[in-house]
Amino acid sequence: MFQELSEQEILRREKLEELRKLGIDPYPAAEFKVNVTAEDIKENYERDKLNYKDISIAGRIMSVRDMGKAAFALIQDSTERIQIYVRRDDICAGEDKTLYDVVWKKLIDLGDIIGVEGYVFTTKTGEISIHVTSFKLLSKSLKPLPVVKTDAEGNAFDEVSDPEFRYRQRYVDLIINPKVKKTFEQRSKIISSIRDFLNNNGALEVDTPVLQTIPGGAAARPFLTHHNALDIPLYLRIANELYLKRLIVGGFDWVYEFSRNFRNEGMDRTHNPEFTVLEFYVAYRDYFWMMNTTEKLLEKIALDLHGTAEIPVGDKLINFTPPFKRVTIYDAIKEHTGIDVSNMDETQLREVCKKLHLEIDNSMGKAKLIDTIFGEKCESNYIQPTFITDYPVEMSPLTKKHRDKQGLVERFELMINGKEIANAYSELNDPIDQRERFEEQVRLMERGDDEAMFIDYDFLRALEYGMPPTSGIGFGIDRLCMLLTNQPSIQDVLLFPQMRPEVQTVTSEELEK
RNA sequence: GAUUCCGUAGCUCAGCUGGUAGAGCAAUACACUUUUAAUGUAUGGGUCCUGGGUUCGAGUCCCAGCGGGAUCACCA
Repeated sequence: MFQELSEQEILRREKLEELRKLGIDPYPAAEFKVNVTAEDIKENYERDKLNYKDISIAGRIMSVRDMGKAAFALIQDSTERIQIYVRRDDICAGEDKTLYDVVWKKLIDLGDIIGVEGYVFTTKTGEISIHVTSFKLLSKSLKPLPVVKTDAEGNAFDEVSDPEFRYRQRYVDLIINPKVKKTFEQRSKIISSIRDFLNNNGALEVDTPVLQTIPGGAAARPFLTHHNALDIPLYLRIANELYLKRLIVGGFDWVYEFSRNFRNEGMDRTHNPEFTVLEFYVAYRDYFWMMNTTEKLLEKIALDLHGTAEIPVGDKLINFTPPFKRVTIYDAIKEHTGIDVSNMDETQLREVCKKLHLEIDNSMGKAKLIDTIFGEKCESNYIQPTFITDYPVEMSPLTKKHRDKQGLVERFELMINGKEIANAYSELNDPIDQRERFEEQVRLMERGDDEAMFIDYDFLRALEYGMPPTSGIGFGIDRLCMLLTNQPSIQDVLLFPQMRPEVQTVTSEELEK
């Protein structure tokens, strides 16, 4: 990180000294009172000119057009960019023109944060601007900001598009790429829309442990850490499901949590080692109720975010108006392969996979084979929201057996744009059945399935006290955000996506050597 | 993990079959009191990702490494 300073960086450090010599603190402590935002001015000035005669606003200088004894500049606050007009004889009333000739023209740079006072007016060319009567440096920028120019039509020139730069220095990305900022504002809106929905329906937001002694509730490789005082291994959670169900046992009827989960697996366009899942569990409900609720929730999010239930994603238009299509997984496979796998055993399924040229191995059981067929041949076809229902029991160890279909469970996955967005069950609440399912997982583990689940005896104990019939669901929030903000990569909906470190950090262990 | 593409000024990029490194913006200086991708003139700025190799000579060719993207594998 100790790089030599560039020419421009050295210059800006020299300017710091110049400013101090003039008695100007480049990093003043005092509050700067702001009474308006750029957005407010642009939206309301024409209608209500009287209110913008004495304004105070702060922001970052994004461009400067110097015209001799006057200058135009664009400043950007948290809402918008707005033009300011700085005239020498207005900010320097007397003989001394230092403030304009030296401070403004020589010592202020792109990227500096300033506060200005003045009044709003419209220029000859019709742009709403601020006529500055005084300005104050609030923070000096020492690193040159990449310059992105935008013309009247909004076309950007020399836009910083290098993903590495954008993800590593997200703070810069946010400053110079307004669209990026908008995406994250939308993400926040999506989450608060969901929270509103849940709270308005009587749900209780809870927090459950991130550090767990048994990484349960899903099948995935966990991150392992160690607690010194207890001298025990702890895992970062891969899911929070089993804890939320304990709370249903405890007597809450509807609990939810936005859970940051951690999985020690590969990274790509749809996977980050830490990601967010919303799970909620509702007592006395089943998966049919959950489908109806999911439809309502998604429609509400779409309306809150875009004002319409029809949303462009890539080159497609996705419609979130209920009801969504419902297809059993066996019907889905029949539809896209022409093969009825509903009564097949493992050997027959292997034959089918071979016929379809799917790669399989010996550790795969019946459930995984079916899942492979669905994943390869069907999944990508479901562009409009579709519930895929009634999965084989072997692939769903936490799900209640189907009320009248032998060998299946009451489960659905919500597919949108060819990807899984949510996964829901009528929750298994029979403690004996649950114990057997866990034991089956152990057998899978012994067979070589390294993603099979561990047995959580405390969870079994909770079920033995009695859990009401319950339906639960998990939404991949990051993927939902990708969908609703039309972003192709998970990195574009995570403020700080995981990256390999820029510089090799030396650990204490390595230092000892 | 595999394959493939990429890494050149603060930013965006050019640099052919190997011959001492270029443009635009940004920066610096000067001019300009309603401009808007402001304009005009001049100037400075480089570990060509790193390390080896081939060669009289490497930004360019070869090998290895580092970092990133895409595709695939993995991730129910």
